[in-house]
Amino acid sequence: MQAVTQTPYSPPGGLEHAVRGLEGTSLVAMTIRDIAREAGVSTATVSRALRGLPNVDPTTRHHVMKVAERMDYVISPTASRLATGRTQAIAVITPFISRWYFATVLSGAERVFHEADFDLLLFDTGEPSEPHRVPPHRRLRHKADGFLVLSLDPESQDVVGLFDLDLPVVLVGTTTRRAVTTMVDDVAGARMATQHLVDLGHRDIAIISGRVLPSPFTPDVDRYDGFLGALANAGITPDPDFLTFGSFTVRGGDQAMERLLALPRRPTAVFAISDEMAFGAMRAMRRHGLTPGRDISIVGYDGHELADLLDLTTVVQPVEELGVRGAQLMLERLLDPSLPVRQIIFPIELKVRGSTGPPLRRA
Amino acid sequence: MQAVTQTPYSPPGGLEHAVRGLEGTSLVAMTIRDIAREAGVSTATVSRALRGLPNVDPTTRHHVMKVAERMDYVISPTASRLATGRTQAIAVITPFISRWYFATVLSGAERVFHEADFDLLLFDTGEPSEPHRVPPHRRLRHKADGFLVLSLDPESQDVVGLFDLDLPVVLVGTTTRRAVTTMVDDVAGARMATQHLVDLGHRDIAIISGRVLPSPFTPDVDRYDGFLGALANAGITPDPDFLTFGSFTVRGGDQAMERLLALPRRPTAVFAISDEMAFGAMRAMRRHGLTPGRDISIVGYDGHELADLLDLTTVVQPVEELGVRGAQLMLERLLDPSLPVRQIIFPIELKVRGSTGPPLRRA
DNA sequence: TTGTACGCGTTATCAC
DNA sequence: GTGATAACGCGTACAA
Repeated sequence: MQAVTQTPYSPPGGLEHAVRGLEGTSLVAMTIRDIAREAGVSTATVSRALRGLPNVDPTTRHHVMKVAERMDYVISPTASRLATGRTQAIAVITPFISRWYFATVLSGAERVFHEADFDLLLFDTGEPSEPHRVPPHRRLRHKADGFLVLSLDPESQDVVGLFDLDLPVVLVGTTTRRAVTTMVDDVAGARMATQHLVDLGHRDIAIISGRVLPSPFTPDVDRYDGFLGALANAGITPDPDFLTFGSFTVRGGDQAMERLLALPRRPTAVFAISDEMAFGAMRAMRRHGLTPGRDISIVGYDGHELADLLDLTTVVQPVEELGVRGAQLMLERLLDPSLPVRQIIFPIELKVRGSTGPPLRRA
Repeated sequence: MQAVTQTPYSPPGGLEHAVRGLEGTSLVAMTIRDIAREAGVSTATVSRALRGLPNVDPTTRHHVMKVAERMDYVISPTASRLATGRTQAIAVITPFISRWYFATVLSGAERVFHEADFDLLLFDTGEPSEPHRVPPHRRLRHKADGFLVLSLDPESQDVVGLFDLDLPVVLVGTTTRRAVTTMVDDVAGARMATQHLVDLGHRDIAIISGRVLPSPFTPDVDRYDGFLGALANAGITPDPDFLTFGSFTVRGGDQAMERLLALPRRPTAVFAISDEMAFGAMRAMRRHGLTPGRDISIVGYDGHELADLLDLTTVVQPVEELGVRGAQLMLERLLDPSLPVRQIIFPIELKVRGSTGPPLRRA
């Protein structure tokens, strides 16, 4: 895509003016000493008054707050950090920020942290395989009071490294009982989805997973487990050709489906471990003139807000809720770091729609 | 949704153990002095060596780096901030993190900042109307070296307040020539979308906008402008009933369409100013047994990755690109704050699909 | 209830 | 090329 650069624009006293309005008034580095002097008290009193600590005369406090407000003074968080050792920030570590699931979890967590007056440091893990990448625990050292980690394997180096920092770590969307987590039972969810296909009569069932196993992402591992479990339960031997990967993206799901459709023996049903990959698969099917639920069945995972419109059968999980609750667990542990490890497990539900049906009888 | 709390789990020497592996070694607050002592040099030299400054003997530097690595030492960013006055962080200010457009822009910007070793502070504006909300420029004071602002009105108090902080501000997705921005011509885009409907023969054209005007979001303002422009151009008087709002969400678009369908005289075509609202509108139409492009035409805006699958006519903009370029502009200005105001304008394109067609002849 | 003074871990300025 | 040391702006004993 070609971008066009415009020549600078000299505003006729518009924004450029409005924007510089307060210039020269108070932008010159206000410190706590300035406020102390102006209010006729010590810096200690200013500090106490502004932070709402007890043992401050109401009159004094009121006065100090007035002065601070008038001079538009805000405590330097940096200096506070250095003095207290706390950052008032939480790092959220996630793969694929732009995927619906992660953006939605993030949104829920952000609201909670924001309300609690914590800053949110966003960290995308990027490609875990990249050679010179700096692991999150190195990059985030001394930058946050806790880590909210989405969908990463608790045993991976990245996560273990975070635990070593000795700060609260909360995992979201990870099927483990060994750490603080908010999660759904991904293995059970995948089993449910696959069982649904089996119940409809399918035996040639393919899966579109995310990353090649062993993957650093738990959904890959757990949902594949559930998939295999349901197959085994039905006495079906998994076909190696039916294991594909779609990087959790629409386009990836599309390409994975293309590969499946190119097989000499096509599957009659497909389980995509994310709704977005399922959407991609549906797109590929449509290109080939195939109708989901009639020619080939497809079931997704997430409960994407568009699954309804696209008539996709899917395993619905409370996505935003996972983020909200995860953030709350974080705040809780910030107050009392000695809280025991625990898990909040949310229920999931298979929502059956038109994208799944009995297998087409072979000609 | 009801959550189930599990009782704590005592791992049999699993993660809990692996996780505490390094305990007792070096977790006790390493400072630059410890490294200096261990390396037999001054703190000044350690600082210089580790930051790659010139005027350090290569041998000394190598030695210091070895020691630092061995002791797993990382400079305290907090102390650096206090000493330098720089934070090495950029705040990204956005409404609606979980919407596809914003998550995608964010994703692009994150990658750029991450690679440049800047932290990303995520700030969701939330409901601008909330009474006790703290404006971004107050909450983010002294916390970032610059602000990347998505889709907010440059003249709004929030944005003006940020400019007053006298740090680089880059706007993304805002049609203005008064500040540093990456943008598309939203007015032209909306005009293009509406003109397309007019060209097909529609005259009863509704719009699903985001927030009630005057909205703090520029897409609302600019795209409505373009819409009105195209109507005026065709000699069509806008019907007040045809102006609806969908909060930029799928559900909101759905509800807006419901209101339109409840009108005594229905529109024959609808322009939704975001694809997600268009999707919602399509959902409502389907519930009513209506087919997009035949019974009612609908055109969206964004170029959502699912517009293709849903056969939605839409105005395609380079979303991730806007974020990437915006972040780059930010870094550029960090190096040279005196750079002149400029705009990067990206081209847009109307992608015609099946959701638009000629109006149904009235019975 | 309030004030004094030291420490938090760096960077930067100056000598050497 | 290297070292000593004064900021940076706040929190917090401790004393008053």
